Formats: sequence, structure tokens, C-alpha cells
Amino acid sequence: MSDRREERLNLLTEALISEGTLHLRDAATLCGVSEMTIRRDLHTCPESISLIGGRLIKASTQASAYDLIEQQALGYPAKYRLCQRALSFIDEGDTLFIDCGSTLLPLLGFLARFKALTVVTYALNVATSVAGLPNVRLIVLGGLYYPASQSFGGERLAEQIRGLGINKALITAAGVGDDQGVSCFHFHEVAPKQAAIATAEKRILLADTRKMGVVRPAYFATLGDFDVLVTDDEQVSKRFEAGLASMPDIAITWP
Amino acid sequence: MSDRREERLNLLTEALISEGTLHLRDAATLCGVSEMTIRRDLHTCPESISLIGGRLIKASTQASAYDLIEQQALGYPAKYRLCQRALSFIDEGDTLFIDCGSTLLPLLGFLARFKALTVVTYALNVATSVAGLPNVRLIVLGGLYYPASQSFGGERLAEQIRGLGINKALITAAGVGDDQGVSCFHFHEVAPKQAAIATAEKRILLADTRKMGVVRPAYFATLGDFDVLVTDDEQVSKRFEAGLASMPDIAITWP
DNA sequence: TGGCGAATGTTATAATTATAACATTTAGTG
DNA sequence: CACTAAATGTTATAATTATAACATTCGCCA
Repeated sequence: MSDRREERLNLLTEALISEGTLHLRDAATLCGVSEMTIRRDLHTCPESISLIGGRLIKASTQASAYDLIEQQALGYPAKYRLCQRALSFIDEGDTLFIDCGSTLLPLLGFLARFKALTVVTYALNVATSVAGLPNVRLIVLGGLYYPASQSFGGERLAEQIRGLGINKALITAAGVGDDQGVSCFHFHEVAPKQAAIATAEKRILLADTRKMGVVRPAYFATLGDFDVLVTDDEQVSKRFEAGLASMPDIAITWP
Repeated sequence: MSDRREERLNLLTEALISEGTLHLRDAATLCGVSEMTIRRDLHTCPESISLIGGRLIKASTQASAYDLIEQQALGYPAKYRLCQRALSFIDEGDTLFIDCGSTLLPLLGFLARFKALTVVTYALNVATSVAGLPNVRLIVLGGLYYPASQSFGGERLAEQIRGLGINKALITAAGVGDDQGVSCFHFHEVAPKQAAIATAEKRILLADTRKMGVVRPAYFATLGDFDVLVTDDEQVSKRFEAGLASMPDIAITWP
């Protein structure tokens, strides 16, 4: 990449970090070049900055590109169905622990339906979304930021969780093994997840069918630790109804 | 507002909270109406959702509407000049405390120029921006979220700050009184600000000319507590050079 | 200095999005 | 049931944004 181009991209990146978004026209003026040049610059590195509707935005700012049309045409996709089911366990006035990951994001929108809730989270993306809900009190558990899971980690996390009156814990997992071991990708998530499970009155695990029979690096619980498993996996449902020991209630969602 | 319309807006708001953004076409499909109806819906409540370039976004997500053109034409506006000046006090490897408010946002973009930094903050908007900088280690001090200042408050904050090795504290103020008292709007900011001032090796206060001679509800320091005052106010500079007691170094920025 | 190629600017045209005007449907009411 | 008014849909047109083609400038090197 040419020197000039790189300089411009740096300048734009800097501006975007503080401004959030920038009109193509302003970007051109800022760099002292034509709009076409900015367009060409952005074409060379489509990863970091994207251009939508004449505006530059940080690529990472973009939400998941999931197409909401499915919601109506083919029924809600797994993620939405799981969250809708999980919603039925939430009551007015609850204090919810919301785990990191993308599984629970659709739930956050539904929280606008309540008059008063408290949300506790250690995930930055969850915090950002919940901050936009005027009816929800937000408590963020901070620490060192881990970009991979957009969440915070640290020794104080677990202790802080134990100090809160958490009503219901909504936990996500990357894997639910056949031995009932529940695992996730990142080790720093283990402590907060375990603390939330230990503290909460009701523990709800969400895991779609792709997570079943899978083991990830960090074990943090067994299925028996949960009160409810929300899943769309029919097989798991049958197996558990057949009478396996220490099994939670199963809340199945159908396609 | 009609019942149907309100329902649609609720549905869209929910979708936006989890998706972040939504194409007009998808929004129309989702609600089962025409795009024109969605446009009309949005016209009736322009506060909560805005439509740019065919995409719906949460209005609060929008960055400040400041026009970057000024940066070139009329020189950088105060905010940018202050941050550029503050930048000169930052060195490779520093651990920075970044205060809440909008004053320091332009600085965050400049941080991309360093190879390794650590940023400590209790502000959600700062955290969100810094999370996009791959070269910066981010530590967020969590707590109860205060929408008014987009920052967190709580008893543990100050204690946590004292436990960190903060190199330089960049502090913002809403008022710097003639009696040298430095104040801000919100009381929950006092504890973290004071803890950062007490812990940091170097304390840098940023205050543009509009803040001078102003007193806000919450006092948190006096000018003498700082090592550097970054300002664009010429009068203050002169007064302090005339030999007032307990005065920090003055870093003036010129228009 | 002349020429070459990359970078940038300019212009024309296509595609998309915004607005306005008018047509149709829907819900409610006497 | 017919009428009305609001809500919604449809279409045409304007404005904006995207793309492509070609012109110009700039820097470099023989």
C-alpha cells in the first residue's frame, strides 16, 4: 500500500475512533483529496473501515449481518427462538446475569418490554446494548478486556458477582459434552460463569443444537448445575427425559 | 400515535438493540408493511431511531454531529487542540487513566499511534472506542451505569483505581472556578477522579475556555492538585504566570 | 529533461435512496 | 350498509450515492 494512502487511512481511523462515523464528503475534505480517492482507499482495505450510505464506519462497529427477513419467512432462527423461550422465564423486577457471546443478544431487545429490570454483565457488547434501554438498570463487572469474547476478566469478578443479589443467571456455552460437561472457549470466562451459577436463584443454560456433543477448552459446569436448559435439540430432550441423573428441566424450542 | 405504529416501532427498537443496524427493506419485511410506512413511522418519532443511507440505527448510537471539516479549514476546534496538546505528554508504554465526558474522545484516536499502552477508564463510551484499538490494553472499572455521563459509579471504583499502577491521569472538568476549585456535574464521578489524582504519577487536567470561571455541583480537586493544565484560555495562562500559589504548569493551545 | 507509471481528479452513467402525490385499503360509525 | 377518515400502498420523480471510464497530475528515474 502506498505511503499516502496509509497515512489517509490512519487519519480516518483516528477520526472514526473519536467520531464514530464520518460522511464521505467530510472524510475527503479532512484528507484534502477527492471523494473518489477515499472510495479507492477503502476498497484496498475493506476489513477495517466500511462505507455504507455515504458514511464511513469502523467495520467492527457493524452488527452481525444476520438477515432479519428469516424471522418472518422461515420462522425465527435458532438464536431468536432460544431467546424467546428464555424470555418466558424472566419476570418483572428480576436481576439478571447476562453471559457473554452473541447467543443472548436477541434477548436484550425483548427486555424493553419490562418496566423495571436489573442486568449484570461482564460483556462489553451486552453492556453497550443494555445501556440503550432506559428501563433497565445496568451493572457492569469490569476488568481486563478480552477482545476475543468482548468481555472482561479478572480476579475481582467472581467476588463482585457474589456480592450481588442475582435472581436469574442466563448462561451461554460453546459446548455441552455427552458426559454432561459444559464448556466454553476462554478460561477467563470460567470464574464469572461459576460465580453466577453459584449465586443465582435460577440458572438457565442456553445451547442450540450445534453445541451438543461438543467439548471446548474450558469446562465450567455440568448440566446438573442448571435448573433449566433452553435448547432446540430434540435428541438431547429425549435422552434427558429417558431419565438421566442430575438433569435440569428442558425447555425445547421447535423450529 | 396509532397502536399499530407503536407496535412496529417497538419491534424495530427490539431488533435494533440486538442487531445494531437494520436495512429499511428488512425492517419493512419484518413488520410486514411497505418501506414507505416504515419511513413514515420514523418521521413521527425522529428521536429514537434514525434512518441514514437506507439503514435504521439507534439514534443514541450516532456519534456527535461535529463537522470534521473545521479541522482543516479553520484549524482544529478546541477539543482537538486540547487533545493534541495532551498527546504530547503521553509516552510509549504508559498506563493512562482516561476520564469520562466527550473532551477526551479525540485523544483516543491518536492512541493508535503508539505500539503499547494501557488505558484505564470508568466510562462506557471511552471503553467502546478503546476496545477498537488493537495496540491498547483496556481495563474497565465497572459498577452501576449512569446514563447521564455514560460512566460507572460505585464504592469499589476508587479502591480498584488505587490498586493499579497508573502512570498518567487525564482528567476532565465541567468547571474551574476563580478560587481554583475544579468541579464536575455528577457526584459519582468524584470518587474515581480523586482516586486517579491520588494514584497517578502525573496529573493532567483538560479544560477549555468555556469551563473557566464556572462552578458545577461536585467539587473534586483544586488546580494545585494537578501537574499540568491543558487549556486554550489565554487569560488563565496570564493569571497563573503572574505567580498565583499552587499552580500547575500551563500548557496553552493556540487557535 | 523527457518519459513512464502510479496516483488522483473529473465526468458521465448506473444504482440506490428520498420525497411527494395520488390510489387503495382498512377500521370505525351512524 | 354506506360513509368517512386515517392508515397504508403505489407510482413517479428528485436527490443522493456508487461505479466505471477517461483525463490529468505527480514523482521518479534514466
